[in-house]
Amino acid sequence: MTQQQRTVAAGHASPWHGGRRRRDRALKRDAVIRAAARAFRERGYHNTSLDDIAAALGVTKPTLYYYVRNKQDLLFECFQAGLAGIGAAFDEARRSHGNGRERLRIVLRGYALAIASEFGWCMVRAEDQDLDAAMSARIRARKGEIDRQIRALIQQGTADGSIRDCDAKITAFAIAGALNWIAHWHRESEALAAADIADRFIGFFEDGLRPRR
Amino acid sequence: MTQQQRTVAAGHASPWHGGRRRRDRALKRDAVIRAAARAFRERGYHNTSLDDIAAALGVTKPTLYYYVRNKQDLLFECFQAGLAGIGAAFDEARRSHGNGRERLRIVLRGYALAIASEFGWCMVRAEDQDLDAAMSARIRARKGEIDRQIRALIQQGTADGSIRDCDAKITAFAIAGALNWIAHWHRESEALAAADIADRFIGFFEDGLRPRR
DNA sequence: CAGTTATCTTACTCATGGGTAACATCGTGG
DNA sequence: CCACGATGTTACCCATGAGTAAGATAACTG
Repeated sequence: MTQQQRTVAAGHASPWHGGRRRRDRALKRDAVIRAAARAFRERGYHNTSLDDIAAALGVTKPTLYYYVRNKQDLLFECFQAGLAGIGAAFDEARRSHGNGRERLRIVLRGYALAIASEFGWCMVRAEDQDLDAAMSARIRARKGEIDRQIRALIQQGTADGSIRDCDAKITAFAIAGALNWIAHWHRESEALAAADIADRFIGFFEDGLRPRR
Repeated sequence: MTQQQRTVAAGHASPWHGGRRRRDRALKRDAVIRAAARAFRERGYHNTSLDDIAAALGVTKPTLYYYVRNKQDLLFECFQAGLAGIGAAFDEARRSHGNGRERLRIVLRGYALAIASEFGWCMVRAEDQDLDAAMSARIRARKGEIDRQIRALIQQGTADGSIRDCDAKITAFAIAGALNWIAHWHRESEALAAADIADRFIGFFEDGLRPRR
């Protein structure tokens, strides 16, 4: 079985397959990041070598450096890729004219889907420990911003009566923690699809947060 | 500043300090495991070298091998050390004659304290990725057992009416996830003490789980 | 106090893997 | 169709860190 056959068998097309060498930098860079995300999730950041990632794409290690500065950067890009979905969910929530609880639901759904995606593991694990000061500061800033916005939605909900009285800080931590944890156990092969998991978790928290009549 | 002064300044006495070499294998082994747990939590498993751990104790690397088989084993022992607290909480819950919700509270309190302890990070992160098949299987078994017992308490609670109707599996996942997540952000320097955090999280979930009147 | 054992150190080995240099090759625009 | 820039490759360097071997030294034991 060739490398190409193996990669394809895993269900992940590589832009390097198919005879002709093509010039499509953006597409290839994307493929590199996705391959890295999958490998990191599967085996962990430190147990994944750049050779592994390159092999999964049917390419050699130095090629990766043509698309990415270094290994750290790769992890950071995986983080950013996952972030997009969350940003979109916040936008959607802002556009909707629902009450706090409904807006929170929209955000949490996007959040849960992002965490269950191939980038989820990287988003959750990309932290101080493996990154230099600059990158780790950027990540902390982004995560802090998300936390802040979730708290704001919770407070809006308690203000408009759609969420029961609660400590916004603890509530946000608890919900985000529970959702983040999904990245630790969810695999694509799982019985439950990502959307299913998201809905159930959200259902659980919504029931818990709805005010007592 | 000597190594001893540094270690002491960090608030962690080492059995190797204090002139005379003493024979106290159990105590020293314990110190090794605690030092490892702190270092892993601080910098991560892969970013911590055995030299680091040894230095924190004022000792050289080969000495560690006198107390522990290898690095994996060290991580595994950290996991087990943290487990003790959880086991005790389950025992206490069994002895108590409260309803499901009250028993769950006892367990969750012990669980949260264990996660917030110095071993919490290791408990949460000790997984397949960094351990060989045998150890990883043992850890998965222990974690599965905990999950099973938490679900049982939830079901008991819904049966006796102390917990609202809910999917026990999702509920257990959500609660355990939220508590596990504490290990990712809690540090001893934190404004909130561990017991405080535990109580607030439990309060949050209890309010959410209490049945509607 | 002498021999024995537990404990610890110095001084290594060796595999791994991130990163780079220099060269080969493909595609495309003039 | 050819020269030049965009892609990739082979072959390397080198720091790090897990683990070991063999010897030193301190604490017990008789």
